[in-house]
Amino acid sequence: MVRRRLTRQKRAIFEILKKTNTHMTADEVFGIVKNSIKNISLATVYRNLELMTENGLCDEVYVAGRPKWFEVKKYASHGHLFCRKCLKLEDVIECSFCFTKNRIEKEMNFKGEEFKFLIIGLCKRCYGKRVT
Amino acid sequence: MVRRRLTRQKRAIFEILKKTNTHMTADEVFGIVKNSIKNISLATVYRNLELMTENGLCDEVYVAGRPKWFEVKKYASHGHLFCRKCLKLEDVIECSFCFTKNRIEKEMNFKGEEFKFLIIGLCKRCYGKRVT
DNA sequence: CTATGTGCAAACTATTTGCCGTCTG
DNA sequence: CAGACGGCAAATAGTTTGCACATAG
Repeated sequence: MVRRRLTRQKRAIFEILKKTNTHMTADEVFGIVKNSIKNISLATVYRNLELMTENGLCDEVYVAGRPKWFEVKKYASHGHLFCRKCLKLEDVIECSFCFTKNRIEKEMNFKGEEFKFLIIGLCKRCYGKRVT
Repeated sequence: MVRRRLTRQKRAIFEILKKTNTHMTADEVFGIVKNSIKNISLATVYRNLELMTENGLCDEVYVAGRPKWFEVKKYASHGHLFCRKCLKLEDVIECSFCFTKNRIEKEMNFKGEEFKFLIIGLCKRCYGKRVT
């Protein structure tokens, strides 16, 4: 078992993610953390976001062809809406997931650790514009 | 509007996917289609799988850090279980998704087109082995 | 015939890794 | 003061694209 150390890089990255209160990509975090730690490297941001995820502090949201998002773990269960036009991600609180997830895991004899619910389409604003 | 042509590459790729009756990666399809069309290119496989998806013939399943899977569209709604140990993907038929999806779309004023439900964890076999 | 589709090779993007010096505990 | 961590640059993997020729309709 590796004994982890709390570096200022780690602290800064986590604080940024917590303050934003939404999902951010590694690159977005990098853009902000550079203000306080001038020569921090993107690799460090990736490494720490991954560590936090492994330790259950963060969740990852992934849409094919897009950079991964990270967010501080907050709701017991929530899903996401991804607008394929403006490329924005939106949260959806949805409690029924927990039950569905638990039932599926029991039925399928699967030890679930994370679960993801994602709807891809057009958000109100983009659909209003009648985009293809 | 582009008028599409039905080439033998397209036909072969679709047939393979339909015959398998599960999700396959582009590379897996490539491995098989090469038997019948010796000098087919992986790029062609990617191009055609994408086209089929756009035309509603296929669905895509993706998990961060893994190659994308494609499958012929079959159930009205189903989700997936991904085992992080053996890296296998399993289908879950789950009808309640439709309702949840419809309700969310109405509540959030979102024009949904595709939706994905994914549980990541350990499958029966790998959990039995008490893997970390 | 003509413009869509293909094969090839090169490009691309997000992410990961190796190396080696730095700094936490 | 050992070994976890960080910075840098190079590597990686999956996928996409540009180009010139092939071919479906």
